[in-house]
Amino acid sequence: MPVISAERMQGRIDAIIEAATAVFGAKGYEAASIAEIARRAEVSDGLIYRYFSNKRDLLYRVLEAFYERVVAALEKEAANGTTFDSRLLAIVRRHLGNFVADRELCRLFLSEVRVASDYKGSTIQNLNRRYVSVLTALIEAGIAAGEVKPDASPKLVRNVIFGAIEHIAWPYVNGDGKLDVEETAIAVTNLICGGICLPNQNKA
Amino acid sequence: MPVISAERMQGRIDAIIEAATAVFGAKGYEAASIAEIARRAEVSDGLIYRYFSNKRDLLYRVLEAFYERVVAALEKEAANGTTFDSRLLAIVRRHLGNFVADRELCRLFLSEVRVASDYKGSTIQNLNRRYVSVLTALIEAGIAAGEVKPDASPKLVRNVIFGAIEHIAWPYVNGDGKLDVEETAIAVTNLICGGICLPNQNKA
DNA sequence: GATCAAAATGAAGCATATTCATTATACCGC
DNA sequence: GCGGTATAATGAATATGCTTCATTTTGATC
Repeated sequence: MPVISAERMQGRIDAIIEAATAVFGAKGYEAASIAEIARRAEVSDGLIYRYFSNKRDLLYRVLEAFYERVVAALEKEAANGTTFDSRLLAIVRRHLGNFVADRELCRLFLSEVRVASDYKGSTIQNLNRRYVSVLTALIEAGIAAGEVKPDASPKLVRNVIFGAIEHIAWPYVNGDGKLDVEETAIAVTNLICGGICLPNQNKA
Repeated sequence: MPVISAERMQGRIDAIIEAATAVFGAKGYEAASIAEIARRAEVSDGLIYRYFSNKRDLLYRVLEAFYERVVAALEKEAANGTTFDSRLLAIVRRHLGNFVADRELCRLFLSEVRVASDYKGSTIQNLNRRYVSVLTALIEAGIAAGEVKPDASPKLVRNVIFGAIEHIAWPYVNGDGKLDVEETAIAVTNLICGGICLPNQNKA
């Protein structure tokens, strides 16, 4: 029974994922070649197919490794804070911060994985679900605590917030323009909390 | 000087764009092959490269043709309505409606073009700018008319609205789940107008 | 050392976008 | 009508890059 084999194998897998992270990150999925990733990992082209079923699977495994880190960090973050407002701001700030801290990997996720037809049902979608559920839970807690309107739909609010942030951060993630995390976090949070309309006509 | 040539040429271009629209729409960009598009347009593979510089350019031209229709329709739509609320609702409804009416082309745009690195500066980005400026203009008008908070940033609000809608519509566009246009339009509009927080603590 | 199962190789296979030398077409002056 | 010529059109050849697989190498065990 091989004993060292398992470790060697894992070492190869790690080397390939590390190389793939660098090459995919620098060149994007299409322009990255298996040959270059193999060269960088000091491995033959063929060996990659022993551990990864194809190029796309390799991309997914790269991003799963990344997403696991990010989900863990957000779940930890969400434990802090007192008021709804401060906790919401913290999550928004962290989410925006992820785009800045790992721009290349976020770009890969948004441009290659999230829009792919096989995203549905993937491991990475489950990680995404865990990620966004942090916010859903916060909104539900806010309703329960009387800080959020009781008729607000937690899922709708969550979608609006994540959708808005992604849309705002995308030009930066894609390599154009700046992104001021703190300023953006405050602006989005305030908008979501207070809305844009002046109360002058009908509503109570 | 050729006279009929120009018409023949245009006929070929139209046939190719029509075939490409169908094949790209049905199979997605990657899985679509030039050979199949050529066969469908009753044209040789090589001829496509006389009128389109490459496969990606063909995709762009397909989506430009689509986007021009959609922009024109939204600009017309935006002319109607009286109050800010009703006009906002109309734009949101129309935007959501586009996803339902042209799901395949919207999917192509979101999954292939919008996230591409050469999107910046493209013709289609200019069309997108015209499209979203309709909403920016409405918000500015709302501020001027005293219906919208004077400190709201039109661009931020616009980004939040379009980002939210895109995020909400994406699962449907990508082939999963339903999308109730009217219900979603009202929910998003109300959320943006009124916010989610109960006014009980500090603000005036 | 000998054995053998698993790891590793890299050249061949394959699918497709793209090119380009060649051929067909249609418009022009005569 | 009739060549002449520019342009449209062809499709086989090329190029690129993922994937496979027959073969070789490695290393744990007896």
